[in-house]
Amino acid sequence: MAHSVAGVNILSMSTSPRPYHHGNLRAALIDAGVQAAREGGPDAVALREVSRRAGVSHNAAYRHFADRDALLRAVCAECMSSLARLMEARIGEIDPADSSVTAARLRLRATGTAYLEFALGEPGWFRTAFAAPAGPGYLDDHEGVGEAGMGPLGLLGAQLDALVSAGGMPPERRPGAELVAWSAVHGLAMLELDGPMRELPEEERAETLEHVLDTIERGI
Amino acid sequence: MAHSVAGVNILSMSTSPRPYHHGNLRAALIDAGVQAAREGGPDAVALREVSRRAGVSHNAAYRHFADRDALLRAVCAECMSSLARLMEARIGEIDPADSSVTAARLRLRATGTAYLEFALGEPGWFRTAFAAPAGPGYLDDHEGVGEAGMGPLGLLGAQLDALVSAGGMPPERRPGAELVAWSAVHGLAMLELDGPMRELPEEERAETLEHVLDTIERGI
DNA sequence: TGTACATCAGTGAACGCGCGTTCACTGATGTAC
DNA sequence: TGTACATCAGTGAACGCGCGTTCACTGATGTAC
Repeated sequence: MAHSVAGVNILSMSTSPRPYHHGNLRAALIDAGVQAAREGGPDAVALREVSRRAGVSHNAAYRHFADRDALLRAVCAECMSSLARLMEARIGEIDPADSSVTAARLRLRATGTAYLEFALGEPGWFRTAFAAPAGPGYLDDHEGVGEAGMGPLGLLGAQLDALVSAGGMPPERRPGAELVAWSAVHGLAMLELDGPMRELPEEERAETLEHVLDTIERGI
Repeated sequence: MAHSVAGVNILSMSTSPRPYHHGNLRAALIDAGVQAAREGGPDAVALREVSRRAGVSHNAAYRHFADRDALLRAVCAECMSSLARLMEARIGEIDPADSSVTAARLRLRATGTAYLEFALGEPGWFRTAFAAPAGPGYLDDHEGVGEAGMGPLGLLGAQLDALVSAGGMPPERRPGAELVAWSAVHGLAMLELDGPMRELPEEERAETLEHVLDTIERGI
């Protein structure tokens, strides 16, 4: 959006107010919800707050979402997608042509590193990604997914598959390994956000992450 | 408390109403907060809700806590203590006289098993344990601690120390190992509560826990 | 032993907040004829 | 090409909720003399 400051479109405010029909309010609401989540986590994804951000009356949202949970769910999926996309990007930084064991290991590590980068860099999004309200299915198959159509767990699984193919991991260890690796990295992220580790200085965080990744590599 | 139904003391209601001076309101409020946390997690630890449960006007609490955060903090510490006590209990189930490597390993596993038992069995308490509001220090040295004066992290560290002493773990791997082990188990708990694993059937949960514990044992 | 009084620990009313949700409505759009 | 009308997508007011916090207060306690 051009001519905007702090998300407010100055030009259209003074010259042409938004037309009565928004055009794409559903998407705009999700977008506003994502911004709210970034700043305040899942609790900030409130119908009134989000409608306000979208510049629309607070119950226009009911035309597009059954209730607050439906909106929150959509925002959660978006946050999960962001996580998946960052993971994809960091995995992509290792030369895709390189199919060595070393490269496969680096990609696996990049997966974990990206996870922590996201969690600590965008805690609001990270928390929201895991705040999906209870409902039928967790996130649907095509929700919470990155460019390649895979969610974080899928991406992690793909790196493990590649590691097995490259000969860097015994195939009999493969089943269920993504849950183990995910648990370790997810737990580290949560403890650094909400646990005693939240007061850990930067360099010790990096050390601990390396330590966790090393241990997974050995144990897996 | 005798003569009580659903937490309401019938006898004293009809015959002798609680005296004006409660006697131990601070403790009673923490207790009520712990019950609220059990049912509704940290969000349920509200001054009004907790005062209501303690049978006292909603601002009597200000005599004992500076604000809502101070009460929440006390309740968090209590929840953390519960976790520590369950861990102690499960560790204690392995014959304390047995100082073999096998016993040390079993104690380490019991530590992790207890952690998941607590998280899944008392999700409200578990969430509250990690909901300590930001403040000076995380939890003070004597908060969130079990019988032995150790918190969950301390207990885990003690099992690792014992494993090293018993010869079941190379000493050079010891430093920082508790953070790795804790991360793995904590992440598993969180993912089973809030992540995609929240729909996992019981037996697969058990399997995944074993898998995580096996991997830690190998990797550590 | 009795009493005045400071202190402590409660009460009850009130303020202002943001929330989700519902209601009756109005403005804009597009389609059938 | 023009128009009536159904449908869709918004608005604005209102309800009721629970919350944290503050205020002026009152009841109970214990201590100094």
